[in-house]
Amino acid sequence: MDLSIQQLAQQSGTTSRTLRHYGDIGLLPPSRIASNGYRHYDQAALVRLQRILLLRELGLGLPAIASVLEHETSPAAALRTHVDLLRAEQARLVRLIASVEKTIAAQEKGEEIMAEKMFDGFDHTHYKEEVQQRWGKDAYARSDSWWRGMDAASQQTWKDRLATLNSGWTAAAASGMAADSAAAQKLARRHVEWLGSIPGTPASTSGSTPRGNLKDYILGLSEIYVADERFAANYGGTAGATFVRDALAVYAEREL
Amino acid sequence: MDLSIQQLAQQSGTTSRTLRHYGDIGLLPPSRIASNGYRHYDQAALVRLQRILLLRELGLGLPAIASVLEHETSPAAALRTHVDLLRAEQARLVRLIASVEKTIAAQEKGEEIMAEKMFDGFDHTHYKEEVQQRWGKDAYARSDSWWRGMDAASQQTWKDRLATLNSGWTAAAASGMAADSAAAQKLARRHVEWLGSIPGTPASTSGSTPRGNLKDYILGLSEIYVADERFAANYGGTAGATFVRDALAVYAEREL
DNA sequence: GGTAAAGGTTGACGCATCGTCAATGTCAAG
DNA sequence: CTTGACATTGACGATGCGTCAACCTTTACC
Repeated sequence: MDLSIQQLAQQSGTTSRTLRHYGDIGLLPPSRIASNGYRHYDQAALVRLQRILLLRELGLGLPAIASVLEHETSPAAALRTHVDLLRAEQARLVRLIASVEKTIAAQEKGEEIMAEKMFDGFDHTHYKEEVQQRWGKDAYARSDSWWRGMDAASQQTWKDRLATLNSGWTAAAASGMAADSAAAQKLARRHVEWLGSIPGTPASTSGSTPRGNLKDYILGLSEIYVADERFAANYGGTAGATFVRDALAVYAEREL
Repeated sequence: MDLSIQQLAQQSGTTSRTLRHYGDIGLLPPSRIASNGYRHYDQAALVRLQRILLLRELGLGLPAIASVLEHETSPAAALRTHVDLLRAEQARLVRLIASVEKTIAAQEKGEEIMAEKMFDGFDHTHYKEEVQQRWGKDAYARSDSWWRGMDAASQQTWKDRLATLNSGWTAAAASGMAADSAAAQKLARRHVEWLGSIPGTPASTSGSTPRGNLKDYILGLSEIYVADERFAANYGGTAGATFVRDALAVYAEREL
Protein backbone atom coordinates (compact mmCIF):
# COMPACT_ATOMS: atom_id res chain seq x y z
CA MET A 1 0.00 0.00 0.00
CA ASP A 2 2.66 2.48 -1.00
CA LEU A 3 1.78 5.98 -1.94
CA SER A 4 3.67 8.07 -4.43
CA ILE A 5 4.49 11.62 -3.54
CA GLN A 6 1.72 13.05 -5.66
CA GLN A 7 -0.85 10.68 -4.29
CA LEU A 8 0.09 11.57 -0.76
CA ALA A 9 0.04 15.26 -1.58
CA GLN A 10 -3.40 15.01 -3.06
CA GLN A 11 -4.79 12.95 -0.23
CA SER A 12 -3.53 15.30 2.40
CA GLY A 13 -4.18 18.51 0.57
CA THR A 14 -0.61 19.75 0.41
CA THR A 15 1.81 19.92 -2.46
CA SER A 16 4.61 17.60 -3.42
CA ARG A 17 7.01 20.47 -2.92
CA THR A 18 5.93 20.70 0.68
CA LEU A 19 6.47 17.01 1.15
CA ARG A 20 9.93 17.19 -0.28
CA HIS A 21 10.61 20.09 2.01
CA TYR A 22 9.45 18.09 5.01
CA GLY A 23 11.67 15.30 3.85
CA ASP A 24 14.62 17.63 3.49
CA ILE A 25 14.33 18.97 6.99
CA GLY A 26 13.71 15.52 8.43
CA LEU A 27 10.20 16.24 9.56
CA LEU A 28 8.65 13.55 7.39
CA PRO A 29 11.19 11.31 5.70
CA PRO A 30 9.82 9.06 2.98
CA SER A 31 9.33 5.57 4.30
CA ARG A 32 11.15 4.17 1.30
CA ILE A 33 13.22 5.49 -1.56
CA ALA A 34 13.23 3.31 -4.62
CA SER A 35 16.30 2.62 -6.72
CA ASN A 36 15.17 5.20 -9.24
CA GLY A 37 15.09 7.86 -6.54
CA TYR A 38 11.33 8.05 -6.26
CA ARG A 39 9.88 8.67 -2.81
CA HIS A 40 7.31 6.30 -1.38
CA TYR A 41 5.20 6.74 1.71
CA ASP A 42 3.37 4.16 3.76
CA GLN A 43 0.36 4.41 6.03
CA ALA A 44 2.41 5.42 9.03
CA ALA A 45 3.78 8.33 7.06
CA LEU A 46 0.27 9.36 6.12
CA VAL A 47 -0.77 9.41 9.75
CA ARG A 48 2.29 11.34 10.72
CA LEU A 49 1.62 13.81 7.95
CA GLN A 50 -1.92 14.30 9.12
CA ARG A 51 -0.68 15.08 12.58
CA ILE A 52 1.84 17.51 11.14
CA LEU A 53 -0.82 19.24 9.11
CA LEU A 54 -3.12 19.45 12.08
CA LEU A 55 -0.45 21.05 14.20
CA ARG A 56 0.44 23.35 11.35
CA GLU A 57 -3.16 24.43 11.05
CA LEU A 58 -3.02 25.21 14.71
CA GLY A 59 -0.25 27.61 13.88
CA LEU A 60 2.82 25.79 15.15
CA GLY A 61 6.07 26.28 13.33
CA LEU A 62 7.81 23.33 11.75
CA PRO A 63 10.57 23.09 14.39
CA ALA A 64 7.89 23.24 17.07
CA ILE A 65 5.96 20.48 15.35
CA ALA A 66 9.08 18.37 15.14
CA SER A 67 9.73 18.77 18.82
CA VAL A 68 6.16 17.89 19.68
CA LEU A 69 6.28 14.75 17.58
CA GLU A 70 9.65 13.69 18.91
CA HIS A 71 9.25 14.25 22.61
CA GLU A 72 5.88 12.63 22.45
CA THR A 73 5.08 14.12 25.86
CA SER A 74 1.59 15.43 26.04
CA PRO A 75 0.72 17.40 22.95
CA ALA A 76 -1.81 19.09 25.18
CA ALA A 77 0.93 20.87 27.08
CA ALA A 78 2.46 22.16 23.89
CA LEU A 79 -0.90 23.30 22.66
CA ARG A 80 -1.68 25.06 25.89
CA THR A 81 1.49 27.04 25.62
CA HIS A 82 0.73 27.80 22.06
CA VAL A 83 -2.74 29.05 22.74
CA ASP A 84 -1.25 31.61 25.08
CA LEU A 85 0.96 32.87 22.29
CA LEU A 86 -1.99 33.00 19.96
CA ARG A 87 -3.94 35.00 22.47
CA ALA A 88 -1.12 37.48 22.73
CA GLU A 89 -1.05 37.87 18.98
CA GLN A 90 -4.79 38.15 18.89
CA ALA A 91 -4.73 40.85 21.52
CA ARG A 92 -2.16 42.72 19.49
CA LEU A 93 -4.41 42.64 16.45
CA VAL A 94 -7.34 43.89 18.46
CA ARG A 95 -5.34 46.89 19.54
CA LEU A 96 -3.93 47.33 16.08
CA ILE A 97 -7.33 47.41 14.47
CA ALA A 98 -8.64 49.84 17.04
CA SER A 99 -5.63 52.02 16.50
CA VAL A 100 -5.96 52.02 12.73
CA GLU A 101 -9.62 52.81 12.96
CA LYS A 102 -8.91 55.65 15.32
CA THR A 103 -6.39 56.96 12.86
CA ILE A 104 -8.85 56.73 10.02
CA ALA A 105 -11.50 58.52 12.03
CA ALA A 106 -9.08 61.24 13.00
CA GLN A 107 -8.03 61.73 9.43
CA GLU A 108 -11.52 61.96 8.11
CA LYS A 109 -12.43 64.68 10.54
CA GLY A 110 -9.89 67.24 9.52
CA GLU A 111 -7.64 65.92 6.88
CA GLU A 112 -5.69 69.05 6.22
CA ILE A 113 -5.05 70.06 9.77
CA MET A 114 -4.52 66.60 11.12
CA ALA A 115 -2.23 65.49 8.38
CA GLU A 116 0.65 67.37 9.94
CA LYS A 117 -0.31 67.61 13.57
CA MET A 118 -0.80 63.92 13.87
CA PHE A 119 2.72 63.10 12.98
CA ASP A 120 4.07 65.98 14.96
CA GLY A 121 2.65 64.59 18.12
CA PHE A 122 3.50 61.06 17.30
CA ASP A 123 6.45 60.35 19.47
CA HIS A 124 4.98 62.09 22.50
CA THR A 125 1.29 61.34 22.58
CA HIS A 126 1.45 57.91 21.11
CA TYR A 127 4.36 56.73 23.15
CA LYS A 128 2.37 54.51 25.40
CA GLU A 129 0.55 52.90 22.54
CA GLU A 130 3.78 52.44 20.75
CA VAL A 131 5.20 50.61 23.71
CA GLN A 132 2.20 48.37 23.87
CA GLN A 133 2.28 47.54 20.25
CA ARG A 134 5.96 47.04 20.10
CA TRP A 135 5.82 44.82 23.09
CA GLY A 136 3.23 42.62 21.49
CA LYS A 137 5.13 42.37 18.28
CA ASP A 138 8.55 41.72 19.67
CA ALA A 139 7.38 39.39 22.34
CA TYR A 140 5.50 37.18 19.99
CA ALA A 141 8.34 37.03 17.53
CA ARG A 142 10.79 36.00 20.17
CA SER A 143 8.74 34.14 22.70
CA ASP A 144 8.43 31.04 20.65
CA SER A 145 12.12 30.39 20.23
CA TRP A 146 12.75 31.59 23.74
CA TRP A 147 10.23 29.14 25.09
CA ARG A 148 11.46 26.20 23.15
CA GLY A 149 14.99 27.01 24.16
CA MET A 150 14.16 26.25 27.77
CA ASP A 151 14.37 22.82 29.28
CA ALA A 152 11.26 21.14 30.58
CA ALA A 153 11.97 21.98 34.21
CA SER A 154 12.33 25.69 33.52
CA GLN A 155 9.16 25.64 31.49
CA GLN A 156 7.31 24.04 34.33
CA THR A 157 8.66 26.56 36.82
CA TRP A 158 7.66 29.42 34.60
CA LYS A 159 4.15 28.11 34.17
CA ASP A 160 3.80 27.42 37.85
CA ARG A 161 4.68 30.99 38.65
CA LEU A 162 2.09 32.20 36.19
CA ALA A 163 -0.57 29.92 37.62
CA THR A 164 0.20 31.03 41.15
CA LEU A 165 0.03 34.65 40.14
CA ASN A 166 -3.26 34.24 38.35
CA SER A 167 -4.95 32.49 41.20
CA GLY A 168 -3.56 35.10 43.58
CA TRP A 169 -5.00 37.91 41.49
CA THR A 170 -8.33 36.20 41.10
CA ALA A 171 -8.65 35.59 44.81
CA ALA A 172 -7.57 39.11 45.68
CA ALA A 173 -10.00 40.67 43.24
CA ALA A 174 -12.82 38.52 44.54
CA SER A 175 -12.06 39.42 48.15
CA GLY A 176 -12.82 43.05 47.48
CA MET A 177 -9.53 44.35 48.84
CA ALA A 178 -8.21 47.73 47.75
CA ALA A 179 -5.82 47.98 44.84
CA ASP A 180 -3.33 49.83 46.97
CA SER A 181 -3.52 47.45 49.89
CA ALA A 182 -0.36 45.75 50.98
CA ALA A 183 -1.49 42.36 49.73
CA ALA A 184 -2.36 43.70 46.29
CA GLN A 185 0.94 45.53 46.07
CA LYS A 186 2.78 42.40 46.95
CA LEU A 187 1.04 40.65 44.08
CA ALA A 188 1.96 43.52 41.80
CA ARG A 189 5.59 43.26 42.72
CA ARG A 190 5.60 39.56 42.07
CA HIS A 191 3.87 40.17 38.78
CA VAL A 192 6.51 42.63 37.66
CA GLU A 193 9.25 40.26 38.73
CA TRP A 194 7.62 37.49 36.79
CA LEU A 195 7.44 39.71 33.73
CA GLY A 196 11.15 40.19 34.10
CA SER A 197 11.70 36.56 33.29
CA ILE A 198 10.58 37.17 29.72
CA PRO A 199 13.60 38.26 27.73
CA GLY A 200 13.43 41.07 25.25
CA THR A 201 11.06 43.22 27.25
CA PRO A 202 11.72 46.36 29.26
CA ALA A 203 10.99 44.35 32.38
CA SER A 204 13.73 41.85 31.75
CA THR A 205 16.67 42.47 34.04
CA SER A 206 19.17 41.55 31.39
CA GLY A 207 18.15 44.53 29.30
CA SER A 208 20.12 47.67 29.80
CA THR A 209 17.11 49.89 29.25
CA PRO A 210 16.50 52.61 31.79
CA ARG A 211 13.75 52.24 34.33
CA GLY A 212 11.61 54.93 32.78
CA ASN A 213 10.71 52.47 30.09
CA LEU A 214 9.70 49.89 32.61
CA LYS A 215 7.10 52.11 34.18
CA ASP A 216 5.45 52.93 30.88
CA TYR A 217 5.68 49.34 29.87
CA ILE A 218 3.86 48.20 32.98
CA LEU A 219 1.24 50.89 32.66
CA GLY A 220 0.66 50.04 29.02
CA LEU A 221 0.50 46.37 29.75
CA SER A 222 -2.01 46.76 32.50
CA GLU A 223 -4.28 48.68 30.17
CA ILE A 224 -4.21 45.73 27.84
CA TYR A 225 -5.40 43.48 30.60
CA VAL A 226 -8.52 45.57 30.89
CA ALA A 227 -9.09 46.38 27.24
CA ASP A 228 -8.87 42.84 26.04
CA GLU A 229 -11.39 40.31 27.15
CA ARG A 230 -9.01 37.43 26.59
CA PHE A 231 -6.77 38.64 29.34
CA ALA A 232 -9.74 39.56 31.46
CA ALA A 233 -10.84 35.95 31.36
CA ASN A 234 -7.56 35.00 33.02
CA TYR A 235 -8.26 37.25 35.93
CA GLY A 236 -11.83 36.33 36.65
CA GLY A 237 -13.60 38.74 34.36
CA THR A 238 -13.43 42.43 33.65
CA ALA A 239 -13.63 43.35 37.30
CA GLY A 240 -10.61 41.19 38.00
CA ALA A 241 -8.65 42.72 35.16
CA THR A 242 -9.52 46.21 36.38
CA PHE A 243 -8.25 45.29 39.80
CA VAL A 244 -5.02 44.01 38.33
CA ARG A 245 -4.58 47.17 36.32
CA ASP A 246 -5.21 49.43 39.29
CA ALA A 247 -2.86 47.52 41.51
CA LEU A 248 -0.14 47.55 38.87
CA ALA A 249 -0.68 51.25 38.24
CA VAL A 250 -0.28 52.06 41.92
CA TYR A 251 2.80 49.92 42.09
CA ALA A 252 4.29 51.50 38.99
CA GLU A 253 3.71 55.00 40.29
CA ARG A 254 5.20 54.23 43.66
CA GLU A 255 8.09 51.99 42.85
CA LEU A 256 9.22 52.51 39.28
CA MET B 1 20.60 70.74 11.70
CA ASP B 2 21.89 67.53 10.24
CA LEU B 3 21.44 64.28 12.04
CA SER B 4 23.83 61.39 11.88
CA ILE B 5 22.44 57.96 11.36
CA GLN B 6 22.83 57.01 15.00
CA GLN B 7 21.19 60.19 16.21
CA LEU B 8 18.25 59.63 13.94
CA ALA B 9 18.00 56.03 14.99
CA GLN B 10 17.98 56.97 18.64
CA GLN B 11 15.46 59.75 18.23
CA SER B 12 13.04 57.58 16.33
CA GLY B 13 13.52 54.41 18.30
CA THR B 14 14.78 52.26 15.49
CA THR B 15 18.24 50.98 14.72
CA SER B 16 20.82 52.25 12.30
CA ARG B 17 20.59 48.97 10.50
CA THR B 18 16.95 49.59 9.80
CA LEU B 19 17.73 53.02 8.46
CA ARG B 20 20.35 51.65 6.13
CA HIS B 21 17.84 49.09 5.00
CA TYR B 22 15.28 51.78 4.30
CA GLY B 23 17.93 53.65 2.41
CA ASP B 24 18.81 50.57 0.39
CA ILE B 25 15.27 49.94 -0.72
CA GLY B 26 14.69 53.60 -1.42
CA LEU B 27 12.08 54.07 1.23
CA LEU B 28 14.04 56.70 3.10
CA PRO B 29 17.14 57.85 1.27
CA PRO B 30 19.54 59.94 3.33
CA SER B 31 19.11 63.59 2.53
CA ARG B 32 22.83 63.94 2.05
CA ILE B 33 25.78 61.63 1.74
CA ALA B 34 29.09 63.21 2.70
CA SER B 35 32.31 62.65 0.83
CA ASN B 36 33.34 60.10 3.43
CA GLY B 37 30.26 58.08 2.77
CA TYR B 38 28.48 59.00 5.97
CA ARG B 39 24.72 59.38 5.82
CA HIS B 40 23.09 62.55 7.01
CA TYR B 41 19.41 63.20 7.53
CA ASP B 42 17.53 66.49 7.76
CA GLN B 43 14.26 67.43 9.38
CA ALA B 44 12.19 66.38 6.40
CA ALA B 45 13.71 62.93 6.61
CA LEU B 46 12.85 62.77 10.28
CA VAL B 47 9.23 63.60 9.57
CA ARG B 48 9.12 61.06 6.79
CA LEU B 49 10.62 58.46 9.06
CA GLN B 50 8.03 59.14 11.71
CA ARG B 51 5.30 58.59 9.18
CA ILE B 52 6.96 55.40 8.07
CA LEU B 53 7.19 54.16 11.62
CA LEU B 54 3.59 55.03 12.30
CA LEU B 55 2.43 53.11 9.27
CA ARG B 56 4.66 50.26 10.23
CA GLU B 57 3.15 50.18 13.70
CA LEU B 58 -0.19 49.90 12.00
CA GLY B 59 1.10 46.76 10.40
CA LEU B 60 1.71 47.86 6.82
CA GLY B 61 4.54 46.25 4.92
CA LEU B 62 7.35 48.37 3.57
CA PRO B 63 6.22 48.24 -0.07
CA ALA B 64 2.75 49.25 1.06
CA ILE B 65 4.20 52.12 3.06
CA ALA B 66 6.18 53.25 0.06
CA SER B 67 3.12 53.28 -2.13
CA VAL B 68 1.16 55.22 0.46
CA LEU B 69 3.85 57.83 0.75
CA GLU B 70 4.32 58.15 -2.98
CA HIS B 71 0.78 58.32 -4.25
CA GLU B 72 -0.04 60.74 -1.51
CA THR B 73 -3.71 60.08 -2.19
CA SER B 74 -5.72 59.70 0.96
CA PRO B 75 -3.90 57.52 3.43
CA ALA B 76 -7.32 56.85 4.85
CA ALA B 77 -8.22 54.74 1.85
CA ALA B 78 -5.11 52.67 2.19
CA LEU B 79 -5.74 52.25 5.86
CA ARG B 80 -9.30 51.21 5.31
CA THR B 81 -8.18 48.45 3.01
CA HIS B 82 -5.61 47.44 5.50
CA VAL B 83 -8.05 47.25 8.35
CA ASP B 84 -10.08 44.78 6.32
CA LEU B 85 -7.05 42.59 5.93
CA LEU B 86 -6.34 42.86 9.62
CA ARG B 87 -9.84 41.83 10.43
CA ALA B 88 -9.52 38.78 8.25
CA GLU B 89 -6.35 37.81 10.04
CA GLN B 90 -7.98 38.50 13.35
CA ALA B 91 -10.94 36.33 12.47
CA ARG B 92 -8.57 33.57 11.55
CA LEU B 93 -6.93 33.79 14.94
CA VAL B 94 -10.27 33.68 16.69
CA ARG B 95 -11.09 30.46 14.93
CA LEU B 96 -7.62 29.15 15.49
CA ILE B 97 -7.77 29.71 19.20
CA ALA B 98 -11.18 28.13 19.46
CA SER B 99 -9.94 25.18 17.48
CA VAL B 100 -6.87 24.70 19.61
CA GLU B 101 -8.89 24.91 22.76
CA LYS B 102 -11.32 22.38 21.44
CA THR B 103 -8.43 20.11 20.66
CA ILE B 104 -7.01 20.51 24.13
CA ALA B 105 -10.34 19.80 25.73
CA ALA B 106 -10.84 16.72 23.60
CA GLN B 107 -7.43 15.44 24.47
CA GLU B 108 -7.86 15.92 28.16
CA LYS B 109 -11.05 13.91 28.20
CA GLY B 110 -9.74 10.67 26.81
CA GLU B 111 -6.14 10.95 25.88
CA GLU B 112 -5.50 7.39 24.95
CA ILE B 113 -8.55 6.78 22.89
CA MET B 114 -8.64 10.15 21.23
CA ALA B 115 -4.98 10.23 20.40
CA GLU B 116 -5.51 7.97 17.42
CA LYS B 117 -9.12 8.48 16.55
CA MET B 118 -8.67 12.19 16.31
CA PHE B 119 -6.10 11.91 13.62
CA ASP B 120 -7.89 9.08 11.93
CA GLY B 121 -10.89 11.21 11.35
CA PHE B 122 -8.93 14.27 10.53
CA ASP B 123 -9.29 14.51 6.82
CA HIS B 124 -12.96 13.68 6.87
CA THR B 125 -14.48 15.36 9.86
CA HIS B 126 -12.23 18.36 9.93
CA TYR B 127 -12.19 18.98 6.25
CA LYS B 128 -14.49 21.93 6.43
CA GLU B 129 -12.50 23.56 9.15
CA GLU B 130 -9.36 22.95 7.24
CA VAL B 131 -10.81 24.72 4.28
CA GLN B 132 -11.82 27.63 6.40
CA GLN B 133 -8.47 27.98 8.00
CA ARG B 134 -6.53 27.50 4.86
CA TRP B 135 -8.60 30.09 3.14
CA GLY B 136 -7.87 32.60 5.83
CA LYS B 137 -4.19 31.91 5.82
CA ASP B 138 -3.64 31.90 2.12
CA ALA B 139 -5.87 34.81 1.46
CA TYR B 140 -4.14 37.04 3.90
CA ALA B 141 -0.73 36.10 2.65
CA ARG B 142 -1.64 36.89 -0.91
CA SER B 143 -4.29 39.52 -0.69
CA ASP B 144 -1.94 42.32 0.12
CA SER B 145 0.22 41.98 -2.95
CA TRP B 146 -2.76 41.13 -5.05
CA TRP B 147 -4.56 44.25 -3.95
CA ARG B 148 -1.63 46.53 -4.48
CA GLY B 149 -1.04 45.04 -7.89
CA MET B 150 -4.32 46.41 -9.09
CA ASP B 151 -4.72 49.86 -10.54
CA ALA B 152 -6.91 52.38 -8.79
CA ALA B 153 -9.87 51.84 -11.09
CA SER B 154 -9.93 48.10 -10.52
CA GLN B 155 -9.68 48.63 -6.81
CA GLN B 156 -12.62 50.96 -6.90
CA THR B 157 -14.66 48.54 -8.96
CA TRP B 158 -13.90 45.74 -6.58
CA LYS B 159 -14.88 47.77 -3.55
CA ASP B 160 -18.03 48.98 -5.24
CA ARG B 161 -19.09 45.43 -5.92
CA LEU B 162 -18.50 44.55 -2.31
CA ALA B 163 -20.47 47.52 -1.07
CA THR B 164 -23.35 46.72 -3.39
CA LEU B 165 -23.38 43.14 -2.24
CA ASN B 166 -23.31 44.06 1.40
CA SER B 167 -26.17 46.48 1.17
CA GLY B 168 -28.10 43.96 -0.86
CA TRP B 169 -27.64 41.32 1.79
CA THR B 170 -28.48 43.66 4.60
CA ALA B 171 -31.65 44.77 2.92
CA ALA B 172 -32.68 41.26 2.03
CA ALA B 173 -32.10 39.99 5.54
CA ALA B 174 -34.07 42.87 6.99
CA SER B 175 -36.98 42.28 4.65
CA GLY B 176 -37.57 38.85 6.14
CA MET B 177 -37.46 37.03 2.83
CA ALA B 178 -36.66 33.33 2.73
CA ALA B 179 -33.11 32.17 2.18
CA ASP B 180 -34.17 30.06 -0.78
CA SER B 181 -36.20 32.78 -2.40
CA ALA B 182 -35.27 33.84 -5.88
CA ALA B 183 -33.98 37.21 -4.76
CA ALA B 184 -31.75 35.70 -2.10
CA GLN B 185 -30.43 33.12 -4.54
CA LYS B 186 -29.61 35.85 -6.99
CA LEU B 187 -27.59 37.58 -4.32
CA ALA B 188 -25.85 34.33 -3.53
CA ARG B 189 -24.88 33.87 -7.14
CA ARG B 190 -23.48 37.36 -7.33
CA HIS B 191 -21.66 36.76 -4.09
CA VAL B 192 -19.99 33.64 -5.41
CA GLU B 193 -19.08 35.44 -8.62
CA TRP B 194 -17.57 38.25 -6.62
CA LEU B 195 -15.56 35.77 -4.60
CA GLY B 196 -14.22 34.50 -7.88
CA SER B 197 -12.44 37.79 -8.39
CA ILE B 198 -10.11 37.00 -5.54
CA PRO B 199 -7.24 34.98 -6.91
CA GLY B 200 -5.85 32.00 -5.10
CA THR B 201 -9.16 30.74 -3.84
CA PRO B 202 -11.25 27.81 -5.02
CA ALA B 203 -13.78 30.32 -6.29
CA SER B 204 -11.37 32.01 -8.62
CA THR B 205 -12.06 30.97 -12.18
CA SER B 206 -8.41 30.99 -13.10
CA GLY B 207 -7.77 28.08 -10.79
CA SER B 208 -8.09 24.67 -12.35
CA THR B 209 -9.45 23.16 -9.16
CA PRO B 210 -12.49 20.98 -9.53
CA ARG B 211 -15.88 22.27 -8.53
CA GLY B 212 -16.11 20.00 -5.52
CA ASN B 213 -13.71 22.29 -3.75
CA LEU B 214 -15.80 25.29 -4.56
CA LYS B 215 -18.85 23.93 -2.85
CA ASP B 216 -17.00 23.13 0.35
CA TYR B 217 -15.24 26.41 0.15
CA ILE B 218 -18.49 28.31 -0.02
CA LEU B 219 -20.05 26.27 2.74
CA GLY B 220 -17.05 26.77 4.97
CA LEU B 221 -16.91 30.43 4.21
CA SER B 222 -20.54 31.00 5.02
CA GLU B 223 -20.05 29.35 8.39
CA ILE B 224 -17.35 31.87 9.12
CA TYR B 225 -19.73 34.68 8.42
CA VAL B 226 -21.94 33.44 11.21
CA ALA B 227 -19.30 32.33 13.67
CA ASP B 228 -17.35 35.51 13.60
CA GLU B 229 -18.88 38.68 14.84
CA ARG B 230 -16.59 40.80 12.69
CA PHE B 231 -18.18 39.48 9.55
CA ALA B 232 -21.58 39.52 11.12
CA ALA B 233 -21.24 43.25 11.60
CA ASN B 234 -20.94 43.60 7.84
CA TYR B 235 -24.25 41.96 7.28
CA GLY B 236 -26.31 43.77 9.83
CA GLY B 237 -25.75 41.57 12.85
CA THR B 238 -25.87 37.87 13.55
CA ALA B 239 -29.30 37.51 12.03
CA GLY B 240 -28.02 39.00 8.79
CA ALA B 241 -25.02 36.72 8.74
CA THR B 242 -27.23 33.71 9.36
CA PHE B 243 -29.35 34.72 6.43
CA VAL B 244 -26.30 35.03 4.22
CA ARG B 245 -25.09 31.62 5.30
CA ASP B 246 -28.43 29.95 4.66
CA ALA B 247 -28.79 31.53 1.27
CA LEU B 248 -25.27 30.55 0.28
CA ALA B 249 -25.81 27.03 1.57
CA VAL B 250 -28.93 26.62 -0.51
CA TYR B 251 -27.14 28.00 -3.52
CA ALA B 252 -24.15 25.74 -3.00
CA GLU B 253 -26.32 22.66 -2.68
CA ARG B 254 -28.33 23.48 -5.77
CA GLU B 255 -25.77 24.89 -8.11
CA LEU B 256 -22.31 23.69 -7.20
C1' DG C 1 9.72 0.59 -31.36
C1' DG C 2 9.10 5.47 -31.34
C1' DT C 3 7.25 9.32 -29.21
C1' DA C 4 4.86 12.27 -26.30
C1' DA C 5 2.66 13.19 -21.96
C1' DA C 6 2.76 12.58 -17.05
C1' DG C 7 5.23 12.45 -13.14
C1' DG C 8 9.69 11.97 -10.81
C1' DT C 9 14.32 13.89 -9.27
C1' DT C 10 17.81 17.46 -7.56
C1' DG C 11 19.35 22.14 -7.20
C1' DA C 12 18.76 26.97 -6.53
C1' DC C 13 16.58 31.61 -6.42
C1' DG C 14 13.00 34.44 -4.30
C1' DC C 15 10.25 36.66 -0.77
C1' DA C 16 10.16 40.38 4.00
C1' DT C 17 12.67 42.52 7.34
C1' DC C 18 16.03 43.47 9.28
C1' DG C 19 19.66 41.15 13.25
C1' DT C 20 24.09 40.08 13.45
C1' DC C 21 28.72 39.37 12.55
C1' DA C 22 32.99 40.59 9.79
C1' DA C 23 36.34 43.45 7.82
C1' DT C 24 37.59 47.98 7.38
C1' DG C 25 37.64 53.26 7.25
C1' DT C 26 37.14 57.91 9.83
C1' DC C 27 37.18 61.20 13.39
C1' DA C 28 37.85 63.26 17.99
C1' DA C 29 40.39 62.98 22.21
C1' DG C 30 44.24 61.86 25.20
C1' DC D 1 50.45 58.05 17.94
C1' DT D 2 47.12 55.27 19.88
C1' DT D 3 42.73 54.24 21.42
C1' DG D 4 37.86 53.99 21.12
C1' DA D 5 33.56 55.45 19.30
C1' DC D 6 31.14 55.70 15.23
C1' DA D 7 30.81 54.99 10.25
C1' DT D 8 30.84 52.16 5.98
C1' DT D 9 29.81 48.07 2.82
C1' DG D 10 28.87 43.28 2.18
C1' DA D 11 26.81 38.96 3.27
C1' DC D 12 24.52 35.17 5.90
C1' DG D 13 20.37 33.76 8.63
C1' DA D 14 15.65 32.85 9.40
C1' DT D 15 10.34 31.02 7.58
C1' DG D 16 8.05 27.83 4.41
C1' DC D 17 7.59 26.73 0.78
C1' DG D 18 6.45 28.69 -4.76
C1' DT D 19 8.49 28.55 -8.85
C1' DC D 20 11.47 27.80 -12.50
C1' DA D 21 15.18 24.97 -14.72
C1' DA D 22 17.37 20.95 -16.38
C1' DC D 23 17.06 16.33 -16.62
C1' DC D 24 15.50 11.22 -15.96
C1' DT D 25 11.44 7.37 -15.70
C1' DT D 26 7.38 5.43 -16.47
C1' DT D 27 3.14 4.93 -18.91
C1' DA D 28 0.22 5.13 -22.86
C1' DC D 29 -0.75 5.28 -27.45
C1' DC D 30 0.17 4.58 -32.42
